[in-house]
Amino acid sequence: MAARTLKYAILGLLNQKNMTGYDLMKEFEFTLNEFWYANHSQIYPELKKLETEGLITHEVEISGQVLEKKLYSITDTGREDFLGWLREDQPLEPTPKEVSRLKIFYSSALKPAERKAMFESQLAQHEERRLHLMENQKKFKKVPAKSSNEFGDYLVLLGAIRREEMLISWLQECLSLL
Amino acid sequence: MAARTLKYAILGLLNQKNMTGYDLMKEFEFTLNEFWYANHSQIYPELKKLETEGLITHEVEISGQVLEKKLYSITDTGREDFLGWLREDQPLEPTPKEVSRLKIFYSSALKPAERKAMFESQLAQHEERRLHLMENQKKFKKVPAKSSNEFGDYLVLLGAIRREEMLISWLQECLSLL
DNA sequence: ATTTGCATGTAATCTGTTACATGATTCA
DNA sequence: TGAATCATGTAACAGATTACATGCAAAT
Repeated sequence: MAARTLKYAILGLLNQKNMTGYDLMKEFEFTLNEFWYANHSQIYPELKKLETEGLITHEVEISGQVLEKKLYSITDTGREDFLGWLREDQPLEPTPKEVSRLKIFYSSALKPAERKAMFESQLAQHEERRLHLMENQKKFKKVPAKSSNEFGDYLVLLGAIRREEMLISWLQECLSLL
Repeated sequence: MAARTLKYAILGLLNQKNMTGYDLMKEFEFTLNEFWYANHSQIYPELKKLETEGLITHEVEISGQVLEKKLYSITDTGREDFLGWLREDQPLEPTPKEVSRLKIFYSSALKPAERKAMFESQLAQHEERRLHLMENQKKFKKVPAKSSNEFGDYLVLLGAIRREEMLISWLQECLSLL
């Protein structure tokens, strides 16, 4: 079967610019965080694998006096593979697992006051997260050019904000039914 | 650390009523599907584990002439454990991984026509899914009683519909920016 | 000098999916 | 009598997290 999404997440970033494993880790941490992420312990082995598969290569750079860092770049084969994946029609994914919705599902096992507190706690968390995302959005002075990489950033950030807005209004709706 | 969410998903269902592994599998397939799921290959071993931990027990029932099925029920210890988990304040989870959003993030690597097709394909999938969920909602003649298990069903189904509505309007927003 | 961040790796464990494997019951 | 569904399990593999492990560079 083989889904290997991490493979394509990495190839996609290296298709935008050359990076080290550490840079990739930072991209996952800050930019892609709204829809994908990986720890360095997953990234480094994957980079080795992609290199043996001939999809990426690296050259060593010296930072300071001795510190070696590996700057990775995508190969033509890698780019073709990536674009093939990107063009593939994406079948609807199974709904992502969410512990918070699971707890709501079971919330009738709680006393009314506890239950209300659960919804209010989730609500507060999403309000805060929404504000945080709105802050990030300010970095975009205006909508980036359609063909730029930043446009992708902009769209998914917008999507993350819409998601928080939806969660907030759903949780409010739940509270009003209690 | 130990998250063991499957453990609590199963305990929560057994807290509602006694069930076999097969019944649990069906619940995951139809009811919990909007936010949690598990295959039978994961459920059966987990049931054994929960029994050795003293959180559930089972008795054998005969179906037809010979077919043995194991009807599981939650123990007092299991119920306490479950309620403890349910009461715990749930920290905001990392955003769930979504391949579709990853593809949108990278969509500037495609030609404008291909890109537009990607958004339209995703849009059609979510429109269809939204209709499907609305069909399910019709099973509820009215809002179930707040204290019933069905009320949890109702809230998460509502949440699933809100999620599809959000995705549809976000994708339309993206298309309008292209 | 000390702390924070840069930089790279492996090992152990846990979680989840796909495949393998078997057999009974029910309904058309 | 054949197909669909009920019913239960294991094995192999893939994907992801946490912990272990090391050392340099830059800024205060």
